[in-house]
Amino acid sequence: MTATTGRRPTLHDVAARAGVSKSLASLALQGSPKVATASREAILAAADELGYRPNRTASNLVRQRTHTVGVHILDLHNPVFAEILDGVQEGVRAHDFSTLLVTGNADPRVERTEITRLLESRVEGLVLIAHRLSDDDLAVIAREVPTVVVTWRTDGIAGLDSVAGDDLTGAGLAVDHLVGLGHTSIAHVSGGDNRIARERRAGYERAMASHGLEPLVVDGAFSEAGGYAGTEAAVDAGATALVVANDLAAIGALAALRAHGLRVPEDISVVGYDGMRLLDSLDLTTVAQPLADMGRFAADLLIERIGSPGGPSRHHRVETRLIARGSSGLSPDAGELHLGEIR
Amino acid sequence: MTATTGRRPTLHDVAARAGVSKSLASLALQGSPKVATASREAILAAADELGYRPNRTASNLVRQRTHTVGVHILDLHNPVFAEILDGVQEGVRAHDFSTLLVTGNADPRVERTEITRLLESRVEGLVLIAHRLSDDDLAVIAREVPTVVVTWRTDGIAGLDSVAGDDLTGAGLAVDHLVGLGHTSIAHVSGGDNRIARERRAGYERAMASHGLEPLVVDGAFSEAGGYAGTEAAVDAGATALVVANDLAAIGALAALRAHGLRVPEDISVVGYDGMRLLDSLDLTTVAQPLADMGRFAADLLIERIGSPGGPSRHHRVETRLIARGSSGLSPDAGELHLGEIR
DNA sequence: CGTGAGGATTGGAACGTTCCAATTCCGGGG
DNA sequence: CCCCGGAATTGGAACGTTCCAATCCTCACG
Repeated sequence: MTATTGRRPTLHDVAARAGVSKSLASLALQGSPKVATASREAILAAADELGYRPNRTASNLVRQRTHTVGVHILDLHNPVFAEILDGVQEGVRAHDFSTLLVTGNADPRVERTEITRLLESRVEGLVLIAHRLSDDDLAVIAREVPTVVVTWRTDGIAGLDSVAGDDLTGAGLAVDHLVGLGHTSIAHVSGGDNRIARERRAGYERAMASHGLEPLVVDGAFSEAGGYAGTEAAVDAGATALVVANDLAAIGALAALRAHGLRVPEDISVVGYDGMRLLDSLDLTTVAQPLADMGRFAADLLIERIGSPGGPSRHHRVETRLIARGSSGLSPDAGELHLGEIR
Repeated sequence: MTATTGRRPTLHDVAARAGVSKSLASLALQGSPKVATASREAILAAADELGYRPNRTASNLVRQRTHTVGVHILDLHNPVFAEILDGVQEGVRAHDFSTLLVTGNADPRVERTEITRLLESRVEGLVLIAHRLSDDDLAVIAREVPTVVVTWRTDGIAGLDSVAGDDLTGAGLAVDHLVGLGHTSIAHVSGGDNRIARERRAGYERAMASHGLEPLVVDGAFSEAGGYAGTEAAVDAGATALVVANDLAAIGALAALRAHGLRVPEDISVVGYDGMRLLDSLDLTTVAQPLADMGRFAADLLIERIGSPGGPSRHHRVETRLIARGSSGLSPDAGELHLGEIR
């Protein structure tokens, strides 16, 4: 099979072995119909025998196209992002693009260098599944290459599209649901100090106010540990229901409650946010976003913009809805009689 | 900032603007010390003003190096792989390599094309965090580029290293643990028909035999759904303890038990496999592998092999250990008096 | 038997870098 | 005033493709 000649076989080698010019070899390997059958077969055979592997860097260089979009994922540990990615991959593949995936592990420095690398590799578009870039950096990037941000709406940057849910009303859904179950001491375990967390918090506060209830926000983070710590504080403050900033943190909340001997939902209710598939198994109520769809929308927007650059920014807003599961139940204050009859 | 000249600025443009040759511009941008300070500054300024972005494809082509390793992940939805990836990234970054990440979403066809793309992009090494390739494909790949397989030992393929835990004894640890808690009807929810699943199953069977117990294997899969379905079958068969093929499936098992009104661990014990971080929050007993370490080992092996190709295959075996948490407790058959005093 | 059409094939430029070898520049020592 | 050495700079080849324009063949037709 493989020739053991040290150097990697090149198109030139294939052509030589098949007794044709490299131009014809190139044509044949691209499947051009203008190559005589005999030549084609000789070329294909030669390529096979040599173990020829086309060099994409050379090809990209001369073609001035890569047919590749870069995808940045904030955090690979959060399955939510994987679900969004599914949609993105499906979407771009349908248009014959492939993806180059990088992650900054939520570290802005790593994130910048990784995205820079994508740009230097001449990806034709960029999907940012959450990010920690400054608006300035974002503007620079968007000017260079079609870009869409998934997860929050990004205004005021030319040529940048976004796909996001409405976190403001989404957080409200959670509050409404809990109020409907008779809860009044509803705490919010926040997601820290970032765009999404602020938005969800604001939505929580707005909804609480609209019900005439006193808001109680405790510090948390978009992680299990954050949810755990925040939940302890909320419990100390006497909350009977928690609106947790995201699903991962909600899992941490569950752990904290178990550790303190509190039953869910009899003693305290928990609502997460994001709608990751795993939550189904965990029987957690959550505010769900159509994650894979978000990825698909992002891919569509991107491909379209790659096809015809310029044009105004578009912002796709996806539907957010509450999925009620076993982690939310009637408020314990609402009368003992109901205990234990939940779902 | 950016010139609006349509075409991307190239090194030639930078040089022209700085009034030097492209050779000197190249030198300066690489930070060579032999460039006069005045020239350097002019060049850097010109690059900045033009918004110059080096073209990595061109650079890779002429250098014949990419300083990049390809990483294939079987399934982004399983956080276990993300944890392994952390280690890989850390390991290769320490040696100034970057990573190109692809996933086949557990679809062998997609997987092949994605890995092919990596090879065509001339990655200098390959880490396969689980895969579904045939041995033949694997051999072809390993001959082309240094490769290490993480997750199971792969013998008999020249120049291919591997990093894996000992699934045979690992599954035994789970059985031993449960036997120690007084269980005798211990079922195994299998992970389907693949290398790892077979190994873990064999380990379970061997351990059961060594304790003189009757094995009971039910079909499952490495997913929540697989765990759910398998668990229902195991419950029907009257098991009081489950050794589940992996953590994801164990989460599904939990869901199935909840749905059937069974308490964990009072009525039935559950042990997972992999040791993903999430399980800590879920209070699930598991057979843990040092995931991030596995990634780091893989990176080290790979980098070393890139440095000096050839040489015999090396197989790194990592330590597997049982982490006992709240999902495993005394067998209900072991006497009523203990009920409820677990942990 | 010459001509031309059209299919098959080929040479060579180009893509944007890197880096080697060669050249220029400059000041100081003889 | 010439020469030399070293620092600074430059031209140009090379990397492996693609693709345009040009050439070569073959064969049918007049």
